[in-house]
Amino acid sequence: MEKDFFDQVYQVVRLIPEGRVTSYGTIGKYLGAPRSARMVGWAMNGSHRQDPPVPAHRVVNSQGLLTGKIHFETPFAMQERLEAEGIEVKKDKVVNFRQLFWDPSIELSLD
DNA sequence: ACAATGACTGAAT
DNA sequence: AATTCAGCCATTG
Repeated sequence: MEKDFFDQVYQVVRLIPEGRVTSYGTIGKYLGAPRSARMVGWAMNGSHRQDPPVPAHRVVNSQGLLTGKIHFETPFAMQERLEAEGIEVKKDKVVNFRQLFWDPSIELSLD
């Protein structure tokens, strides 16, 4: 079972600063799989059992919707964690998503 | 091997 | 801005 791709996804997600969010497609694109956004989400399915904690709650879809909250311990745990980091969540979607958006291909390049 | 599924995305309506 | 449609791709039945 190769999980190289998974590990890369987990690492990128762990690089997301608090109070910031990113999308599955962005991560996939950063890893060279811009058309495999679904695979990224599928990879996140096993993120909860990783020894190093993976802030999956900082990963949302391109619309800023908390589509993956249902896979958390509880459907509302994701929103609570985001709010705990200062991120406003309204009706399952991140407020000011565009401002809070974190793009590794940009943020990591600026040093 | 075929069909269905999904933590998605972008375009069209 | 919200909803729908079609495309994508690895996993699973």
